[in-house]
Amino acid sequence: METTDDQHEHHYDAYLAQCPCRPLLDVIANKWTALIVGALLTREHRFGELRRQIEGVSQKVLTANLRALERNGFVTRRVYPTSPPSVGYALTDLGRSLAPPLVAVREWTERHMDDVEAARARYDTEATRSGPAAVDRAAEPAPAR
Amino acid sequence: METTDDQHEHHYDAYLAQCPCRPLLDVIANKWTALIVGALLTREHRFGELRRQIEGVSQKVLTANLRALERNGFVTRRVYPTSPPSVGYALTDLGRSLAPPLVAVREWTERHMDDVEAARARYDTEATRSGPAAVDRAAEPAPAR
DNA sequence: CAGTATCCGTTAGGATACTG
DNA sequence: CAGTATCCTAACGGATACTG
Repeated sequence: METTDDQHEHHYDAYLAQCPCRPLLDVIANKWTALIVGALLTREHRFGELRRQIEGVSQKVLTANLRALERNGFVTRRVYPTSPPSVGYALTDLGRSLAPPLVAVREWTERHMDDVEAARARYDTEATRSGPAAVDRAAEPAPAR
Repeated sequence: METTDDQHEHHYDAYLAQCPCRPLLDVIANKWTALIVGALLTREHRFGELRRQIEGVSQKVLTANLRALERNGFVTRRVYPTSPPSVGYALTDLGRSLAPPLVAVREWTERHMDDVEAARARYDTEATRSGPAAVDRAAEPAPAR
């Protein structure tokens, strides 16, 4: 063992390419994960409830993400022998410990949307450029709500 | 202006399919965004510095994400007329306000990697299943670091 | 150094149809 | 209701080559 102490030393570093926490970060720093965990924070939800609350999510995507969250230990899946069958998803203790940062990220997004739109308007107005900024899905067309 | 007060009322809701903050959440709740913002939190970085610090990121991906962060007002891009030219990226005030939640997400990932791996081992061991859990990239093979 | 451009494989994710 | 199974396309993202 090392002679140098490392009390609060993490064993993992997301900045290292081969660190196993890099793929995990990809699962956690994810739009659907943030929305699902945020929804489950209040109480257990049935599949259909989640599907309705998280508007626009397809059952395929919701299922896939719930499975991933379950496998990683953030969510439990309980099948109730009713008829028709219902399935309840709830956060584990691990999932609950993950929720605050994710909720903070989502709330930040909701709270600073105006600032961001102002910044985009500035960026898109300033000449200097010619080509688009890529990565961004949906540059302008988003009127409805 | 409204007669009903709405002091802490958000105008945006990420759970609504058509809310413009949904795409923004996708930009922010993102692996690369978390790593870039986390790196820039300490100080301004040159492009090459970021590229080296965030191991494994390609210049294409790094450039695309930096452009998006710049357009959304999180990052400034300053070109220094040196030879060869160097470019400095730094957080704006807006970006700095976004950093704490993102750093929290990354640190959570680093700190709970062991818990997650234990959960995965449990999940993958328990029978009941047959097919894989999808979504997850890289199920087991990740020895190096 | 800090990009841009191009080719190209892999994956996310929508739509649809079917099952216990 | 809560899935699973396909099909299909749009993007993400790696690799490589070229430029001011």
